[in-house]
Amino acid sequence: MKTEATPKEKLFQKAARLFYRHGYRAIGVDTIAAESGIGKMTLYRHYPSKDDLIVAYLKNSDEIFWENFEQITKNAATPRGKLLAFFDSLQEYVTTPACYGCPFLNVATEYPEPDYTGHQVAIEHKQTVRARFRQLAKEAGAREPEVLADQLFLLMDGAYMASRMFGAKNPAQNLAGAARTLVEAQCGPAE
Amino acid sequence: MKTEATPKEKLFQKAARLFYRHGYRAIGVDTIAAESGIGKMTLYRHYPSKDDLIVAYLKNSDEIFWENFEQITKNAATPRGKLLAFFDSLQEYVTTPACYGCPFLNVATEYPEPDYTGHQVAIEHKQTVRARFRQLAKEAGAREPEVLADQLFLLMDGAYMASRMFGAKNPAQNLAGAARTLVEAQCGPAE
DNA sequence: ATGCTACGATACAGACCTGTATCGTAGCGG
DNA sequence: CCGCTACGATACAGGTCTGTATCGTAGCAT
Repeated sequence: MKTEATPKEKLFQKAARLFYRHGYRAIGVDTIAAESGIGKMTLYRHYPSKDDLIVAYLKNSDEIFWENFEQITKNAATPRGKLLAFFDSLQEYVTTPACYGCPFLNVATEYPEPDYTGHQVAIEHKQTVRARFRQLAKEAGAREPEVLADQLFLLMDGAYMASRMFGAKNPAQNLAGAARTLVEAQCGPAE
Repeated sequence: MKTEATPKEKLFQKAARLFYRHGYRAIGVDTIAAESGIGKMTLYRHYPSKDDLIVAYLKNSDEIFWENFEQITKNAATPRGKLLAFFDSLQEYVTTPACYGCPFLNVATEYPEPDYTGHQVAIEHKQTVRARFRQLAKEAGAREPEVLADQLFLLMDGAYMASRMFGAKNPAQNLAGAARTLVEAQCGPAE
C-alpha cells in the first residue's frame, strides 16, 4: 500500500529529483517517463511541454521554500532571531548530501537568457526572498536594511553554489557565523 | 590591420565569449565555427573534442583570474588591504554588463557530476582561490583564518551568481562592504 | 454491459548535436 | 616551381532531443 500517488504525482516527483540532481538540460522527457514508470504521452497530457514541467517544478520549489521558511522562523522571538534561525537551518541543509544547490540559481545558469520563462520565475523568487530579508532587517533595527539584506542574500547564494560545486563538505560550514557577524555589525550585539 | 590572429585564436576567443554568455550546453560546435568564421574541421584539428575546448577555456580563465588578482592586489600594502582590494574590484566587475557570472560556477552547474573534467577543473580553481584567501587571512592576523576565508569565499560566489541572475544591477553592489565587515570582525578595525 | 477516459507502450517526424570524411585551394618553404 | 600543410566548405553518420500519432487496454461510472 505504498503507492496511492497518481501518475502525475509520481511523474512530478521523479522529474523534480532528476532536474535537481542532474540539471534541466541534461534530463530529457524520455528519461523522466522511463524512470517514473509512466508513458511519455501521459507526461505531455499533464504538461504541454518540458518547459511547463520545469516551471511547475520551480513553482513547487518556491512553495516548499516558503513553507520551510515560515516553519523555521516562526519560533524565533525577534526579527533578528528569524534571520539567524534561517541561516542556521540553511547551513545545516547545504552541508548535507541531499543538497544539490538551488533550483533557481541552477535554472538561471542553464538558461541565462532573461526572457526564458524559468529564468523569470527564478528572478521573481529571489527578489521575494530579498524583499523578505529587507523587511526582517528593517524590523531588526538595521542601520541600512537594504545593505544588510543584500549582504545576507550574497551569503545565501554563495552557500548554495558551494554545495553544488563541492558537495556536502564545503565552505558553507561557516555560513551562519558570517550571517551573525553581518547582522551584529548592522544591529549591534544580541539583546 | 586588425586581424593578425591565427584561426585558432579567433576560434578560441569566439568560443570563450559564447560559452560565457550563453552557457556550455547551449552553444554547439557548429555555432562556434560559423560565428568565428572558421571551418569545423579546423576546430577539431586544434581541439579533439568540445570538452577539450571547454577545458582550454577554463584553464585560460584561471590564468586571467590570477593575472587580475595579482594586478589588483600588488599595490596594497598589507594582506588585509589585498583582500579588501580584491573585493572592491570584484564588486565593480560583477555590477558591469560585461559580467555573466563565473565560468567555473557555470560549468559546475551545467555539469554537476563530479567526475566531469570541466567540473574538476572548476573545483581545483575554487580550491586554489580558497587557499589564497586562507593565506591572506592568516597573514592579516585573523583569529580564525579558515573561517574568514570561507566566509569571504561565499560572498564572492554569491556575487558572481547575483550577476548571472540579475545582470548588472544586482545585490552585489554591497559586496565590498560585507567583505570589510567580515574582515574587521576577525582582524579588528583598520590599522 | 457499455461507453468513456486515462493510461502505457511504441513508433515516428523533424530538429539538433558531436564528430568524421571528403574535396578544393591558398600560402609557403625548399 | 612543387609539394606540403593548414585551411574553409560541405556532406554525412549516428545519436539524442522534443513533441506527436497510433494502438490496445484497464478501470469506472452510468
